[in-house]
Amino acid sequence: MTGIGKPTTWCEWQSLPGRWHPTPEVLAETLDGGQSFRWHQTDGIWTGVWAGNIAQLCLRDGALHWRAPASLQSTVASALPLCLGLDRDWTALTDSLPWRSDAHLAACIAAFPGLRILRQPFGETLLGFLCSATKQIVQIKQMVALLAKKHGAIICRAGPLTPPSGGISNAARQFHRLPRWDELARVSEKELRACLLGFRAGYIHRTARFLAARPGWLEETESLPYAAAKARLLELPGVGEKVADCVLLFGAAKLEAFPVDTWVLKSLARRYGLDGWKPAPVAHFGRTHFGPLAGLAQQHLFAWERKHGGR
DNA sequence: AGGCAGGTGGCCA
DNA sequence: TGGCCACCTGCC
Repeated sequence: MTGIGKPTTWCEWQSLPGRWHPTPEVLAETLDGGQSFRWHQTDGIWTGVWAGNIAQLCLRDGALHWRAPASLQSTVASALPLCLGLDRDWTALTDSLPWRSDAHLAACIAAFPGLRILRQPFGETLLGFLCSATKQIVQIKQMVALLAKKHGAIICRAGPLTPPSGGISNAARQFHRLPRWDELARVSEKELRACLLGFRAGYIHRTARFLAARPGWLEETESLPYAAAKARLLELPGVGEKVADCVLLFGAAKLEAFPVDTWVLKSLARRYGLDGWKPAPVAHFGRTHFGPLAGLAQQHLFAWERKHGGR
């Protein structure tokens, strides 16, 4: 648990309970397609950090396997299934989307079968998406990594990422968790800017101060139904419609949230004839057209657009 | 080399 | 309400 002393070793690879058999592409799109900014892939192994958890994932013969630093094994074993949405039947959820009457949605689903929505810590999701304004995923990941490295507590040190025979990196690596909001409230805006945040530093600084003055506010928000939770998130500086919906979709599993970003705007403009529509009416169209699981549909449209973008 | 990027907030009519 | 524009700065 502490950052000093001998690095812990990784436990043995174990098969993941549940019935998710994603292709490498679907796994990548789920972990690194803009929902989360703390999963990184090296040599076919995905490493993810959330709250105090560290896990690695890999595909072997089409089956998903995981391991964790030995000292964290039991906590990760219980946290990982929820994080990956293994508690829900995504086949059934996806099947209930209106793909039978929507050929484009059907194509998007077929392109990424089994794509799912992650369930990440609420506060960390808020932090990630406060960084996201007019930035691409690579850059958001850099910001978040710097925030963790400079302002987040060390979770543990773990041994080589790859087996010794792999020869890529045998150095033990330190893993930091993201700073909590009460910790961020003590970081100056200037220090935040040093994490490549630019004008987003102000959003994070002011949001941190807001939250620090209201203990329990964030937890309470997470527990509210979608509409009420969204209204509260919109009170935060730097949180608009799009960020609020992302936080609720990826950090609270509210599948009715329908974030409208430039990709989804383009997708609906071209595929659904909504040229020239503004984000607000597009969001309304999305919620009514795709129904109560609109957020899941959105993720498929988003993935398709990223893959085929520009055509 | 310079424009652009998973938006938001604050101005104007 | 609706449309612009500044806001930072590292990447492609």
